[in-house]
Formats: sequence, C-alpha cells, structure tokens
Amino acid sequence: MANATPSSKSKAARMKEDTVVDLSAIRTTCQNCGLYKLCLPMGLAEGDMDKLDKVIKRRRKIEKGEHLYRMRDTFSTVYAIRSGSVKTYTSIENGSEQVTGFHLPGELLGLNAVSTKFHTDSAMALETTSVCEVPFDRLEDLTREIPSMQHHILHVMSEEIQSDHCQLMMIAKMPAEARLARFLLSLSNHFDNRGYSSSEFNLSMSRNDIANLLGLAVETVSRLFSHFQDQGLLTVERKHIVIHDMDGLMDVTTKCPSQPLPNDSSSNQAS
Amino acid sequence: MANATPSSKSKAARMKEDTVVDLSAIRTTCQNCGLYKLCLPMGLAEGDMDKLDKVIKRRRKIEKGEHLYRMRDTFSTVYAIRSGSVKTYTSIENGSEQVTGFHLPGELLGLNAVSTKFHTDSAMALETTSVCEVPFDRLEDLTREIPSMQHHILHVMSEEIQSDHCQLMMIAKMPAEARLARFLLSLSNHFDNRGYSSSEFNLSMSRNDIANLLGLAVETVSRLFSHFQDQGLLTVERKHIVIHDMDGLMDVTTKCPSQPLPNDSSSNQAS
DNA sequence: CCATGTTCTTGATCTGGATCAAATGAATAA
DNA sequence: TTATTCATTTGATCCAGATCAAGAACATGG
Repeated sequence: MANATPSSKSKAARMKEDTVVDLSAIRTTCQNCGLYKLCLPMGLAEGDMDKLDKVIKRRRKIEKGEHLYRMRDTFSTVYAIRSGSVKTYTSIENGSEQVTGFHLPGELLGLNAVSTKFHTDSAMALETTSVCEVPFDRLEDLTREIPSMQHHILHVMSEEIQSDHCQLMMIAKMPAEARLARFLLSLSNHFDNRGYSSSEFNLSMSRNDIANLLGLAVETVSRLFSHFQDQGLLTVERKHIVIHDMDGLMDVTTKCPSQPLPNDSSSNQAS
Repeated sequence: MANATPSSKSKAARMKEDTVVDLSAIRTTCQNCGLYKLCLPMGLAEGDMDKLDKVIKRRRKIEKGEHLYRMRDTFSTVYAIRSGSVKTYTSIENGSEQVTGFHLPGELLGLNAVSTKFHTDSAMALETTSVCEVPFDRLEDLTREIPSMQHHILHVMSEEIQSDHCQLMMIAKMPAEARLARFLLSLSNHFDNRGYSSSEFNLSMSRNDIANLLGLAVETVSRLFSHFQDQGLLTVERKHIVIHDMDGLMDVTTKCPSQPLPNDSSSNQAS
C-alpha cells in the first residue's frame, strides 16, 4: 500500500481523486511502489492490484511531532508508512505513557483498533513522514474479493502479536544491556530489509522514547550507549550510530543471568 | 483458571457436563453452548450457525499438564476453550520461558500463529480442560461467506494486541504490588463475565506461573499475597482466594510512583 | 548575538525486588 | 504408613537499575 517511487502516469490518470491537490499529476500506484513487497500480500494478480489501488488514498504528509491518530479517535483508516518513522504509544489513566513500538516504511498501522472502533493507542511522526491511507471498511470489503488480501491482514496482525510477546519477554527477563543491544539489532535488521545500511544509521527517536519502549530510565540508556562505545561495539554520536561489531552486540543480547538448567522442565508443569 | 463458585446454576451445569464419560450421544451445537456469546460473533444468522457447526470438531479433552499445541508445531487449528483453563507461553533460545497469558472458557486460542504457519507459543492445560477444535483453513473459508465472522476474527486478534500492550505497560511501569492487584482484579472480572463469583475463586495456576506472567520472582508474589492478606484486602489459602475489599485492591493498582505532572506534555513530543 | 529551554551525559546515592537460604506444607509414590 | 519431591512461605542479603543532582551539548526564538 505504500508508494515510494512514482512512475507510470497513464495508469494513474484513470485513478480517482485524492486529497493532495498539487500532487495529482504524479500518480503512483501500488504496482510501482518500491515498498509493495513489504506492505502487500505476495502474489496479487494484476487485476487485484487495480482494485486495491482504487481504494487507497495516497500521500498524506505528517510533520514531525504531529499525530497520525490519537487514542480515542474513532477508527476508520489504516495507514501504510511510505517514508519517515512513527512511534505508537498508549497512555494510562494516571498520565504516564508506554511506547509500544517504532514503525518504519512498509509497515501497516492502526489495525489493532478493529475491535473497539476507536484507537487505543496514539501514533506520532518522529520525523516528516508520508503515509498511504486506506479506509478500513473498503479494505474489509476487498478482503472478501481477494483471499490473499484477507490472509495478509491476519498475517500482519499475528506478527504484531508475536512481536509484542517478544517485547514482553524482553522486558520481563532480559537485563538492560541485552534489551538495548536487541533494540539496535532489530533496527539494523529493519534497515537491512529496506535496502539501507545495517551498520550505519540515524535514530529518529529520542533517548527518552527508547528508554520508555525498553522499560528503562533515560540515564540507563545513555550510560549503555557509552558502555557499548567503550567496548568498541559501536560509535554513537547523538542520533548517529555506527555498529562496528555486530557479533559482539549479538553476544550481549544473550547475556541473561540465571539460565535454567538444560534439563529443567519443572516450570512447564501445571500447578 | 478456575472453577469457582457458580452464581448461576444453569450455566454451571452446562460447564460440568464434559467431565462425564460417554457424552457422544449429546450433540451440542454452538447454538446451545452457554459460551457462544463469548466466542462467536454476535448476530449470526441461524443458517450461519449451522455452517459453523459443520466445521467445528467438538470436545477434545486435555488433561492437566498436557499441551494443546507446542511451539513449532505446524499451525492448522484454532481452539475455543469450553471449560478449564490454559496457559500460553513462549520460550527463548536459552531455555527460559515467558508466560504470555492465562485463558478461560470462551476464549479463542492459536490465532497468533497465522503468519508463521507454525506456532510460536505453547498452550498447556492448567487443569482438565475441554476445547472445540476449528480447522483454520475451513474457518478462513467461512469468513468469506459470513462477513461478521471475519470481523470477529479480526476482533479477537486486535483484542489480543491491546491486552498485550496493557501487559507491556504494566511490566514496564508498575510496581510489583500494582501488578499483582491488577492481575487479581482482571481474573475477578473474567469470572464475573462468565457468571461466577467475582470475589471468591480458585487459582488454577501456580505461583510460579503468576510470577512469570508478571515479570516477578515467585518469592515476591508469595510475599505480596501475604501483605494483601495482612492489610485485610483478601484472604488467600493456597489456591483459594476471597477478595474482601475490591476498592482497596483497585487503589493498589494505581499506586504508581513518580506520576508525571498533569500538565506534562513534553513526553509526547518527538525528539 | 544572547537567552531559554531541551536533550543528553555523567556521577553519586538509594531501593524495590531479585537472589540465596532454609523451613514448612502438600501431594505422590512405594 | 513413610520417603521423596515439588510448591509455597518467610527471612536475610545483595545488586541492577532507578532516582537525584548537575553539567554539557544543542536547538530555538528573540
């Protein structure tokens, strides 16, 4: 659903109106979007692609600090990130907030609101960000026409659940240094998948946001960055990260204390 | 989690039936299952119910400690819990495990495996448990015939995501006593929804499992139970819990240190 | 340019909850 | 019945990481 590289004009001319006035000349479609492999189901037929293209409103631009949606907003739209980055977070009664994730181009946002009809988290751009908007009811109709599309939606949601479980385990069980190392490797991996350098990149989020996601204090995150640098694992200068020793970082990831004995099965037993 | 004190007998009677040996004669259908309101979409037409009934294999009985499925098993079936209770957990490379949830009658299990085609968590019965099995490919076909069914699947998954986010926030931000209080209130609430007493019930899971879910040590959980009892909030005797002061427990829930000032909006800003 | 507010870093302390240790209670098996 | 094993409780100690404090590096607006 995200279109990054505009090209085929002729096909686009047939398209319906979209909200952006002065970009109407540059009609991009899912077909020629460099990200479609990330946000669309594999193996869509040509005709199916066209159906999808008719449903999508393209290109909403969000400035840094602006919200894509806020908690309690009514849910009507799913977003595909085209460029930039977004953080999602929920806030609890008392006002404290919990960052639930950072999202990069190719990711689908907003699906977790399906059950409530209003958003239960907020999504804020960490930098200038552009997204494709997909009206959910239209998308839901489409899923009935295109089986692989339905499967894809389920796919995306189940991946979110799995990543949340992973995050849970991390916060509950891993020491601070392993959490940060994992976070950096996961970012590195995402960039790799998107064709960027996996060893050198800029963080678009603040130390505060990172700390929050990982369940740590800002000071701890800052100190860990310094420690990693002292150990020669990476170089960090404000937002700029260069990873020197990927394997070393990987090792930090698995440094968990009190590993149960290999033959420990007791914890698998019911009460 | 648990067989508690039934407040509505008719419902309880239905829950008990599957422990009896030869029930093959008594064909139950979704229509007359006391739990259908919990595990089925509302407003299914009569004909739709029949279609669903044809797809469902009823009544698989699982003994305490047995697995419904294990991590890495190929995914083919979704399970609806009829009676009993189940814990789900994932294990990481080094062997330590993370309990991701406890599941009560009416809940749907296994959907999070959709994206991977094999399970990424394991599900173990905490007591004798009976489930309905639903072949996923058949279910997926059904969703195309019954729109509200598709919506329901999405509903269930998005609820799971939301509850995971809640869990994340809890582990990352709340002190131990608030986590346990929340856990008990959530259990209480579930029992309430299923027609059981919300103030008196049995825990089907071990202290170890509770500690694991909440990201705490067993000793901490045990101590907290004692503290709560000393404060007169509840009585605990092994697995048996009687809540005396629901509001008091609620207060513990919100006892989070370092609440941001009410006008604190800085943390919502991007870096 | 300077003034003001943010974000990030570093150091010094403090503490919630983990870990270690040991006794008790329940459940299961012989 | 008595071992044996596992679950739970309680006490004593320890430590990873939070909190407090104070600069340093940037950013933003006048």
